[in-house]
Amino acid sequence: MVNIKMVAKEAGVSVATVSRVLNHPETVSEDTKKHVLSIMKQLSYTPNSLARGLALNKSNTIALLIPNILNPKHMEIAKGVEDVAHQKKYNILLCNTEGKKDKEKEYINILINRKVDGIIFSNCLLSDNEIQELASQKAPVVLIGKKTRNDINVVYTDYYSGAYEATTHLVELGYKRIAHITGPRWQDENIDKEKGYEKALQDNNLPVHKKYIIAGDNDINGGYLAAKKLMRMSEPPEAIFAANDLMAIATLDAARASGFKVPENIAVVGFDNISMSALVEPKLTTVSQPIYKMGLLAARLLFDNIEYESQDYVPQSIFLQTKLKIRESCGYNKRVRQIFD
Amino acid sequence: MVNIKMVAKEAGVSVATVSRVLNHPETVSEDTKKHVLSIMKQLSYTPNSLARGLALNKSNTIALLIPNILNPKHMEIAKGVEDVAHQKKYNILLCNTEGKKDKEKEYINILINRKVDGIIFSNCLLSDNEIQELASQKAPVVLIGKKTRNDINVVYTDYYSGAYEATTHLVELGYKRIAHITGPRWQDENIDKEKGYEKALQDNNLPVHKKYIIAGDNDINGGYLAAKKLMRMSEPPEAIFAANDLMAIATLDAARASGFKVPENIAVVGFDNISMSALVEPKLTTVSQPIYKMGLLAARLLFDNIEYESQDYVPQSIFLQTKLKIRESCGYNKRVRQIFD
DNA sequence: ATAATAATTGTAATTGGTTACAGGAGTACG
DNA sequence: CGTACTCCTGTAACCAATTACAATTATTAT
Repeated sequence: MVNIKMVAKEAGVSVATVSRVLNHPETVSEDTKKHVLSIMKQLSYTPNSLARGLALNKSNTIALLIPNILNPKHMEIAKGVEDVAHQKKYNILLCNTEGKKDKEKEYINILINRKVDGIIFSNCLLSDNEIQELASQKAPVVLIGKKTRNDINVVYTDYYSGAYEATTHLVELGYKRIAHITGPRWQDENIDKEKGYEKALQDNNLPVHKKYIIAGDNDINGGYLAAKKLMRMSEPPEAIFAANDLMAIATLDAARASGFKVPENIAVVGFDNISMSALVEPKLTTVSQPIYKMGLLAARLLFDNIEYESQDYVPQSIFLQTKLKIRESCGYNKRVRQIFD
Repeated sequence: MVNIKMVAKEAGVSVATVSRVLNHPETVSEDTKKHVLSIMKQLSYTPNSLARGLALNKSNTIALLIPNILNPKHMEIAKGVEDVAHQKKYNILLCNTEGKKDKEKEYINILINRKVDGIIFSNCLLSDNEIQELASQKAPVVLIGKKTRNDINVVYTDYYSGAYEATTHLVELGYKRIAHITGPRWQDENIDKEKGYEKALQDNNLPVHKKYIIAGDNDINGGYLAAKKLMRMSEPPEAIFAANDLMAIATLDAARASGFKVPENIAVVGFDNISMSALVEPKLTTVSQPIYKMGLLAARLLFDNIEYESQDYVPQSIFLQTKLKIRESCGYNKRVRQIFD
């Protein structure tokens, strides 16, 4: 492999000059620059990133930690992150934490040793203090979907009001017994969704029954099981609000398996608006959040932080709104007709 | 940040000894080892990966190049790769090539400079010669889903016979006008699928109509458009074989939009068996390939190659079989009843 | 007791870059 | 002509590890 020394020798200059041609071209005379550049091309030289990283204590790498590779939501985030990282000439280390705190911590240690220039967490598991320490001592950090003290960069959606809106929608359609299939409790967003759900019920003078709140774990299987359980009840709910689309889609399937027609016998709302939710039958009514954009914004925040390398960098919180995407799974059209006819 | 020198000084030994404690502990006396280890813990020292990488010309990183982050199939592959990489203490650089050859090439150059220890390509775009050069000069390579000369590691599914089987299934169910929505031509697997489809028709004395072969680009949108086009024909097909599940699911939706009932008016078969295909209505009959396992096997192959660092390493081809997963979208039960009643 | 051998440890070169500092050449100006 | 300045370039230290080789110490055999 050709290195900087060879280029220097071949071009008859010092390695410092070669390095300068690449890093501070304005300090090199036009002639030398052209000459060195041509030698580089001739030898097809490209600098060793590890050496450069060592010298600069910087790796041109950012890490993306996500709890579940297989969830399309996280992949849309990843796409957003990749799009800006690639443009900024950074690479992405993909870390699948499986929602396990020890795996997350293990990854963090590795990442610090690798001198990653920044870390994006989708649904971080660390405590606020741990994150704060990481961000202030080791590397810029951006959190997606976790609330924290406001000295950390965060991209957050208004999960609470999204859930509130979804539940209210069900209430307005006339449903009384509304169940909620939750995501894992260690993700703040799920707590918010649950609160929004309960508040919407209360504001409409509907009782909150604990038996109608069931953990679904955010994956297909968990959602299916939870939905089945709900539908086997002696008094099954008339509507289900699932904390994500994956579970909502699984609920659609569970409904078929249980002999329930959606939305005739049971209404379903999801959360996220993944692309699949517009394809299923019936098309899923869901709370849409700008997932791709969240990844994009998180990455932009991170690079702002990286490039601003200063003590008095001020962390930002970006708070995005959700939007209820009404499709077919709540029987909007039929219900409205009934109500107004 | 504490480095090896500090540990050495604190422990009263040389840096060489400290390094040996980590890398060749058997060459260090028991006492020294314990002492150094305790100092390390006390200072919470962890070696700088960049420096180590520079010295060893190795980064403990592998790269995964995929054409589309958003396709669940590729994410299942990624999961397989991650599972073994993490266990082997390697990290993964995620590279989204978007199916563009220049982006792929750009990434490869970056990866070489970063001294990645190996590269896994899912649906590689490079020519055989380019791959061969890369693999022999730069880094171990494993290809997923591309056929090539057998001096490269490959994990391949029998796309040809998978497509053959799917098409035959449709023929046996009595469908005559069978269409095929293809994936992009630059992916070898899609050529194979098309061939398998055509062969199955020929073997059953059915004509191959070019008008029934439409490009769908492997994504939801392309699949939807292709399916729509098919169903608007004056003589629409009775069955559609889509080159992947994403397009097959989009076809289900297009059918509803066009007033076709699946499978009553039109049958649909997919390819891949992504998890969503068991959830849609009707449940998708599809050619199942062991996607997760392919990622796993590809990673294992890669690490074999990395660890075997020798001239006479013999590349392997792993050839996996598909399995037709019969569900509901072809009307298997109804048809069979008709035929045998 | 002494030589030979084995087990430990240290010195210093090496990996491939970046950059502070020094020095030389060229130009402007008094 | 000498000084001051800018502009360009080179020398060498540095980043944080690994390891060949040398040096030292301990152990064993004679």
